[in-house]
Amino acid sequence: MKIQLTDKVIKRLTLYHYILFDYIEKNIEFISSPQIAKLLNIDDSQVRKDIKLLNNTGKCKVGYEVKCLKKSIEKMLGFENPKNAFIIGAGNLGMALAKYTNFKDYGLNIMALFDNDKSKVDVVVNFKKVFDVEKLPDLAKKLNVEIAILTVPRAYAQETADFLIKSNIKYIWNFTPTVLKVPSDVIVWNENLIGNFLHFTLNHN
Amino acid sequence: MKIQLTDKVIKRLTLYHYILFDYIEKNIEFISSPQIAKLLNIDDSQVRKDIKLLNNTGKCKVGYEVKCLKKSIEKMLGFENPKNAFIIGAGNLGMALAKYTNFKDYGLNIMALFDNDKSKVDVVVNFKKVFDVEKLPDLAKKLNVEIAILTVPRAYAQETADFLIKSNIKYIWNFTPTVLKVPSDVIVWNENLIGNFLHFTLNHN
DNA sequence: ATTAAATAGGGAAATAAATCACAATAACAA
DNA sequence: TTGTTATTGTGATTTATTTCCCTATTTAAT
Repeated sequence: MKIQLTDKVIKRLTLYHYILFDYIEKNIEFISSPQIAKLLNIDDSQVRKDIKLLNNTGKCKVGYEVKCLKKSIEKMLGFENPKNAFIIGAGNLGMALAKYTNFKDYGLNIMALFDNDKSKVDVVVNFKKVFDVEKLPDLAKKLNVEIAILTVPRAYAQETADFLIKSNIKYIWNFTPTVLKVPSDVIVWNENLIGNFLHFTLNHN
Repeated sequence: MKIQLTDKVIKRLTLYHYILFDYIEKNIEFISSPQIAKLLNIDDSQVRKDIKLLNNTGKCKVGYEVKCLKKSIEKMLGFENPKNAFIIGAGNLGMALAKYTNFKDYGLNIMALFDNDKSKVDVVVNFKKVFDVEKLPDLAKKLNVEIAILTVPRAYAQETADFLIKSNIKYIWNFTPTVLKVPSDVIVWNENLIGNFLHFTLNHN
């Protein structure tokens, strides 16, 4: 049975990962839950409970082994078996995401970009090529890609999604400001930069 | 007294906003909570409770007035009194965010970009100029900017944050994969694209 | 050895969030 | 006019999440 990680837990785990990365750079071997908690302004028992989910065990009076803890987060979050993905829409955001080299370290492998603008086709960005969108169904099958990152203009979002679904895409990471209509076997995650931004301005003043 | 909107409520409200935008485009005057709920795969009473927070009232058997509801979401989320912000780091992501014209509609006004790379200084992107980062303290004061969007490379994140804080920046929207150390009167929101992505691949298969 | 300090681990209590259930209401059709 | 139906608004319930508190363990200092 697989443990269901909630989005809050996942977010905290990635933040712990940032911290552990830092500790490794500084050659620090152990880290305690109060240390992590203080950096993130959260409760230390929260940290311990999250770590418990990883089946990682700590040492009293010492804390957790940094390298080991980092590894178990990576394991739990699936950084070790990366997933292939396409970016649909080679505009500003699509291009910026393609250049985001870090994705690979976090288990996301961008294989290619797609656009219907012929002037963008064949452009290469960060070793990833932009293809004509009509090549997508074929390449999705060939490269075994089920994840699409949708960065087309709002007006084309739904029709592009329909096309992706026909091409057997099962996961859509939706950066467009639209609520997509999809069949029940397709998963959409609405990325919502503005929503996140609002949280932080609205709740503090 | 101000109602504290949690991040979940805010996220849902922005999604409702997307839907309402769509309904207005289609010239539909009313929308019901079950309609919204169905599009988002959530409970309809949830939708009604969220709308309740806006002090917006609906009509039995008909639903909510689309235009009015959209307006009250905009009011509640502060789209009407935009906040000024700087982007620090005119790299891929910083540039992409600067080109994101939509921000303005959602209450976020990008005033300028900053970089320490002289070759980027004076570049203009989407009517926003890139300045040398040493001009920041002065411009922040002059333009009354308290919000910084941090898109510098990971290695410079903390020192840049320190500099921002000295320049009286109070809100840092942190796109770097780092946990920043800041004094208690400075608010950090860690944007975490990968975390969001993970949520959607980990929990569905 | 003995003691003091710090920490993990785990159960209980408190909070927050989502869901359910239903009365009240207004539109509409017969 | 009257019954039917879809919908709102809301209190009650359930579920999830976080915080609090206590105990046992380990290390380091005396």
